[in-house]
Amino acid sequence: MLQDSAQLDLMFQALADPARRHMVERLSRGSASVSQLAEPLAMSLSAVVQHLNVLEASGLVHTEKLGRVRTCRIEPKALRTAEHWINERRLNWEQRLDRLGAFLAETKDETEGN
Amino acid sequence: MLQDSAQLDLMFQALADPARRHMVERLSRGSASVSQLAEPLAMSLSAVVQHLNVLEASGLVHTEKLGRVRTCRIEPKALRTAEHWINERRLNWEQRLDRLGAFLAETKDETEGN
DNA sequence: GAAACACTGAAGCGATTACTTAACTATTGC
DNA sequence: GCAATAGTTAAGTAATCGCTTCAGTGTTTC
Repeated sequence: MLQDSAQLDLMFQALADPARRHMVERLSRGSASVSQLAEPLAMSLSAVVQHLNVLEASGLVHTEKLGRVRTCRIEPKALRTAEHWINERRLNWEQRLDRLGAFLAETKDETEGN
Repeated sequence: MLQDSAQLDLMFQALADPARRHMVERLSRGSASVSQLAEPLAMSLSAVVQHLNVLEASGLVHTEKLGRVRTCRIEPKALRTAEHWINERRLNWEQRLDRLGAFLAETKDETEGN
């Protein structure tokens, strides 16, 4: 696990493509083979494999080959990492706004002599 | 607001670059001018402006120009949209796993004659 | 063991990205 | 009004992306 900036690069890059998000969406409803992932997508199987490799390299998806079938599933820990990065920044900003609001309210009270 | 797949494309694409995440990180600690965003980054001001345009097009950052200074701030609603997409997929998968676990436990009980 | 199946890998190609430099436009301070 | 400041815009370039086709490689099925 890289766990650093490069890992986030790979994860967000992976999620930036609609075909790949479609695949994640599908996998969130249960494991699937490469062919099953490819079925609703308007592109060659080869293209799907390439997308899948991007997803796997990012850590968002784990795959395992049994016989001739590669079964794919979501890696929720990786999803949580991406989610967490965004959440931290958003909360940081929102808390800053809250503190500013509180400060302004307080200052106003004092100005009014309360 | 696009609110569709194209919007998510733009947001995740925007977050996929370390320089742009650095800028979002900086902005989560308070508004900043273009020059302030550029200061810690090892690239031309021009490059920073281009990154900023990507962030603004994605909706993650809002900017406003007063005089010659462009002030930038985070758009928490957009961050929440990206966060929400990931969260939904992860929860969906985790709940599936939970239900499967419950089903297996129940089946085991019945097999054991409880 | 031949045929069908489920992928896999390499090469190629047009579009997009992440920069650079250089020339430019407003605004502000003196 | 002249210089410094803050940012913008355009053009160019090397690298990467998202495909395609085509020629494989193992695996099952009959």
